[in-house]
Amino acid sequence: MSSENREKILQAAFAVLSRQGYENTSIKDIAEEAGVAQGLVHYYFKSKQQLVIAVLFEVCKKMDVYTAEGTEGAMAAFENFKVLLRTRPDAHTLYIQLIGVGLHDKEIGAGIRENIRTERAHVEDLARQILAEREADPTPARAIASAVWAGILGIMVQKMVDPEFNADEAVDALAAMSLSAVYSTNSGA
Amino acid sequence: MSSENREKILQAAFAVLSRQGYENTSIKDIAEEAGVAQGLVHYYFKSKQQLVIAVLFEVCKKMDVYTAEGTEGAMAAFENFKVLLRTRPDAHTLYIQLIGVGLHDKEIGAGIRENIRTERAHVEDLARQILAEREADPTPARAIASAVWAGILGIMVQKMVDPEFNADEAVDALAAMSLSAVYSTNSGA
Amino acid sequence: MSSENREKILQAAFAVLSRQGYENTSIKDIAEEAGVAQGLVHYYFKSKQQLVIAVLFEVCKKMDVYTAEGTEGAMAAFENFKVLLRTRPDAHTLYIQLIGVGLHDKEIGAGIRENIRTERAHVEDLARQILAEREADPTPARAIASAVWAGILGIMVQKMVDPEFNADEAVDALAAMSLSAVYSTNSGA
Amino acid sequence: MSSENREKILQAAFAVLSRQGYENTSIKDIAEEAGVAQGLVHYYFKSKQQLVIAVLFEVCKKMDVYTAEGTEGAMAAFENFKVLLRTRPDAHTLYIQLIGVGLHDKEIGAGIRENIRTERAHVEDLARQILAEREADPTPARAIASAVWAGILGIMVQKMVDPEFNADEAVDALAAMSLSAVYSTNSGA
DNA sequence: TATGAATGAGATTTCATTCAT
DNA sequence: AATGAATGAAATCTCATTCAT
Repeated sequence: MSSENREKILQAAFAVLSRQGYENTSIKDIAEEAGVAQGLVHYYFKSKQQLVIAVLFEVCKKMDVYTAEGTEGAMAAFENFKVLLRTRPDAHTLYIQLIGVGLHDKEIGAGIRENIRTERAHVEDLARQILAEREADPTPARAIASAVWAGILGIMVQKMVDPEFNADEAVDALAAMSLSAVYSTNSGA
Repeated sequence: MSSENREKILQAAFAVLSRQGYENTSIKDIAEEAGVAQGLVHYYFKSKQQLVIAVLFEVCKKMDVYTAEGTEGAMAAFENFKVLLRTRPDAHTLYIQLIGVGLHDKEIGAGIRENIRTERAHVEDLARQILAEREADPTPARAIASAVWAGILGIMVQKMVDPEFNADEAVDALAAMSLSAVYSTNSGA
Repeated sequence: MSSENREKILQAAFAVLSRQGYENTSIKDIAEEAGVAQGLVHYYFKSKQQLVIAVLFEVCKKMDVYTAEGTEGAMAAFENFKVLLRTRPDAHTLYIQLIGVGLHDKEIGAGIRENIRTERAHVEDLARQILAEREADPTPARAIASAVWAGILGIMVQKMVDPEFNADEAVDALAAMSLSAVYSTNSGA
Repeated sequence: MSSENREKILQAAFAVLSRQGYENTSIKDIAEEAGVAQGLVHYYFKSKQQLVIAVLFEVCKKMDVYTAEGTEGAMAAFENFKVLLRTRPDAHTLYIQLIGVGLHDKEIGAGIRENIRTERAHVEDLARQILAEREADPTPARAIASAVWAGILGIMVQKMVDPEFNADEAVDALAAMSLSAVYSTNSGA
């Protein structure tokens, strides 16, 4: 009847993990936040690791950015990202932590890697569309996407690490850099 | 006589932490790697946290990039970074982890924050120098530095998470983006 | 309708217990092997202990040896035992384990004790028959049976503990010893 | 200074294990019996298993039986065994349990196997000596030893399982059987 | 009969830290 | 300075058992 509990545990895990941090969070904390017995957490998730991986997917969902396409889509995505930086610090905080954890945890690492590849592919699509708009050589799309997505990640990091960091101006600068990179590319067209 | 032991412990901590990851590393592991008694670690470092903070400084040293100035200095720094990505994965791995840990650990967080601010200031200096070379408005220097340093961080993350990531092309793209941003800015001059 | 499930659970318990060992076996394992819900195990067997006791009876059934009587019956029983050692290692494995468990579990202990007494009584009957064939004093029958049954148990143990143990030659030696004991006894007749 | 504690833990483990049984004994129980902190048990023994293996060696020491040689030595050993059955039920109880546990625990199994092989070899030596005394064919020594040692094990089991079991008469019968087996063998000489 | 979610107690293990020497 | 024994708390995980359906 109530596999709502599974959901409750996931929500609680997300909340506690982003609030307290990965290595300060115990299964007990999560169970208490969820209002269930500790054993139930292991009933639904074989191990702490499995639970965290499940939470990772939740986090990723909460961070999706893309709606439109082409230049317009890119601009919208940058704007969207600025909003997310304000509205979802919990997700970003947890995400950055899991990147760190994933460096020495195979399964979490795989999850993170897949997520990063997917996101970068999104950006690459946009870049390709924009280059196509300009009838420019599509070859640099991948490299540009790598750099742009890097910028996104790095802004996220700086913002989370340092509340005084001016994320909006950084995003705007990144957006400008991205576009001027694309434009200068089309000199080849 | 032997406060070489202090150094041995620091080296060992760096090695073990970057090899095994923050939450899989115990004081015992570090003491064993250093070849000293467990108690000695606490003699030199009041707590595990203090030790990690000390290690953080080591890490930062190992990642410094800047030598020259102006456009030339910027290009050199990018090249330098490409080399570091290959030669110091241990430092980068640990650094990324400590970013994550620092999000919920005041002292480590402060260390990371200071480091990021310092590095960003370096970049901002370079940006300012380049804008000056071009006799352009120096105002955007800060924003550009934020975005460029973000790119550096993000490339580091992607490379550590994903060995197949083509870091060289990403750095080159970032370099190109940075410069074209500066150039397009100076159209206003 | 389906108290076949009771049977399925018993079979599964036997299989899992002999395969994994008493202290590595959980009710959940047994339920899964049986293909039923965990709760059903407790519907048929009040507790884990009760289930194990029920399994004990199964095991004993699978180890019965006796068919004929007198000297002939004894020889047949020894041959039979040699075959069982090859064909039913699962039952023997579990039986030996339950002996160990029974030393600190009243109910299982009682089951084992009864089984051992019964088996020894069988042997004693045979011994008595053989002594009667020889018109010898029946008094030593009990002591001989104790020693012979001990030999049976000990060969079982050695074979299960050590696959390289030559059980056949041990059984033959035991058989020879048993008979020569009986024969030398009848020198008094 | 005080690695007497290691000894205390071993003693306590032996006591608790033989009193309560393998699967009713927790590390906590052992630590309490030893009067030390729970953590100290793991300081000296990496795991419960390692501790039990160490205890196994203690047990084996407490069960050694052999002193003299030849027929005389064999008779002495049987007498010795009768005494041990009365004086060391704790060791025997634990030994039988560990046989059971060893069937599904590689390391304990190896310990038990080695012990059984060693003991059987002792018996075989005695058998060989006795056959030599009689100038009889030494070939059957191994088979006889297997059967005799089986008898020893089986008597131990029966005595531990059933306090009413008349162990003395069983040992005497086993002794008689052993010797008559040897004697009948020498008819071939 | 049968299910499987839920519980709560307890087991093993890890570990930062302390302390006597 | 240095050792390593010792502690005690806490973490993860397991599991027999119960219960609503």
